[in-house]
Amino acid sequence: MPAHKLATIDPIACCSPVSALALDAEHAELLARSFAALSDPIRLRLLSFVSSSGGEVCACDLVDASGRSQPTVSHHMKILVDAGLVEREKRGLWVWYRAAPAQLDALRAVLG
Amino acid sequence: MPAHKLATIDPIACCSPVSALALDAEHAELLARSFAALSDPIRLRLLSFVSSSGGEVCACDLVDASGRSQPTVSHHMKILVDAGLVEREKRGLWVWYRAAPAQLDALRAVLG
DNA sequence: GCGCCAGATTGACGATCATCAATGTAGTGT
DNA sequence: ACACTACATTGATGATCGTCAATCTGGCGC
Repeated sequence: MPAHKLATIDPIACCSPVSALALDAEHAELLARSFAALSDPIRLRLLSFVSSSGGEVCACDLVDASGRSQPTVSHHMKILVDAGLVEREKRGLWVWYRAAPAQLDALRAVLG
Repeated sequence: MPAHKLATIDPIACCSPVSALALDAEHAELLARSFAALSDPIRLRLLSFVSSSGGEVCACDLVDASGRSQPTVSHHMKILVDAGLVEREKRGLWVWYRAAPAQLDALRAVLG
């Protein structure tokens, strides 16, 4: 199926001079952690719920809407907050979440 | 620390009528798999190497540049290809990879 | 046919993750 | 003080992931 003719088998013919990977290791590590926060379907749905509700969302609503236990939701929201994708504010007994557009913009920039 | 006055403790005062999560489960599952492909620093570096090299990259270069074993690189590239982020083409003995901008655009759209 | 090569696949290991029950920590009202 | 509530944390379990050595597959040249 190769469309092109193959000259000869020669290792040098394959490999061009190798430069280092474009993304440095520590930067990649940081970005990977942010993308990992989006790699779970429950977290994606939680984020979309917070982000699509315009303003703020109460944590108690997230438990009911996601169908997971309260500790599980708390665990996932902590991951989203640590990744900088969501902001957390405690008012009285309740906790309110807001989307953090800046970090979403940053991740979008990496994909471009 | 609460800046606002709290009216009274009343469960109804907290929770607004709960709508379902904005993102449906199967869609979230699909997107999560794509983001999971970006959740590893090595895969991010491999992708950036392929994507930033303009045209195509030979698999043999990826092994040298990433510092991982050949099976490990093959494993990661398969994940990137399965996620639709990279295209794979075998020519003769060697395999060449290209970035797949369409899927990157799709993921970027989700973050917006 | 045979030998060599690039890359994929298998199998196994340790590490990390998602989940929930149980418990802990603040905050509120009496 | 006390009881109650919303959320966080702990601990444990089963599942998934990243990694590599060993092996397999397909392609080339002889």
